[in-house]
Amino acid sequence: MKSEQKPQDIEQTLISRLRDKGYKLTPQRREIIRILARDESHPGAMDILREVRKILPRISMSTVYYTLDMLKKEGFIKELEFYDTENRYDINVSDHINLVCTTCGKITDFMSDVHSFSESVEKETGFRPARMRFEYYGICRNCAGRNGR
Amino acid sequence: MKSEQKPQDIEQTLISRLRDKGYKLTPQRREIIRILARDESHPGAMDILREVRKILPRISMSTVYYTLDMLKKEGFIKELEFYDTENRYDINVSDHINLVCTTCGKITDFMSDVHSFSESVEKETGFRPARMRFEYYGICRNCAGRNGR
DNA sequence: TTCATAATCGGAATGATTCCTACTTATAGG
DNA sequence: CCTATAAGTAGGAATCATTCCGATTATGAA
Repeated sequence: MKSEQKPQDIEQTLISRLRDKGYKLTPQRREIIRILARDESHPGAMDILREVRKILPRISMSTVYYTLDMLKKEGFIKELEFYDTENRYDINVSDHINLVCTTCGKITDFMSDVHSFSESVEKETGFRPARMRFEYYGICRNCAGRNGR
Repeated sequence: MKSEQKPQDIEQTLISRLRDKGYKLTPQRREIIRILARDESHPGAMDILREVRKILPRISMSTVYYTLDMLKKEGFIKELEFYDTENRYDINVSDHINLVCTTCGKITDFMSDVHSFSESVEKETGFRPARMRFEYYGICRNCAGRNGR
């Protein structure tokens, strides 16, 4: 369920990959990356802003969006949109299913071989899948436990 | 791939179900439903407004949203959100995969037994899936053909 | 240390959606 | 057929996440 790598490793890999690509490593970026690597709840832009401001109180929302955009374009994070809440960002870019709890809002990853459909889709329809987005909305174990069953 | 029923049947079923539930059948509603039943491209609210205005030029955006909301709450349509475009509405409420063409923007339905993951998710994580959203983003047959391969 | 330019900041603009209020109309019952 | 009334509609204002813009700042290469 969890990422294979430790947060620190993810963070370091990302930073050196950005350096290689010629991006400037500002304190703002380092902090945003640190949070993305550690926060497993798939934070939104505002969550990230709040969190970064604990360290860098003057960071602006523009910078958060600018950085998220850059990371997205480089394929380091995934952006997810939902029905009734802001976009969320996921550092796990491998194909997986997101389990979205409709009670507490937490999103967890479910790794699995999710490629089984891909082939039959292409064979039957001619549509060529490039990327996917699979989600289940429901009640997580935690929330189910709390309300009896 | 296509719905099992004819557009006219879907339309009539929906209308009589609304009547049974005590909803008023205004011309605006009839027209919105007519479009949803016939338009297989999963139109957005603005598409629907434009289309309805050909018949009812004075219909407002509020009415479109109000009606879509009502249909959504009653479970007659599904609302879909995407990365870079407005919400889209789907009269196919059964579980299926949406194939989103990133070239032309068309969305088609892929019916299939998409419940295979549901059980293992619950077994392995304790998360109880209620509804799902599976999407592939890629190139549809039409667009692939146009560009050589 | 200097410099070019990418990154940051703050605020304004955007655009889909929601909300609000007054007006209109579909339906049920007389 | 008429009327009452609650539901529906229109139009515009408000909201809010996101994008855009111009001015300022600071990273990293020379």
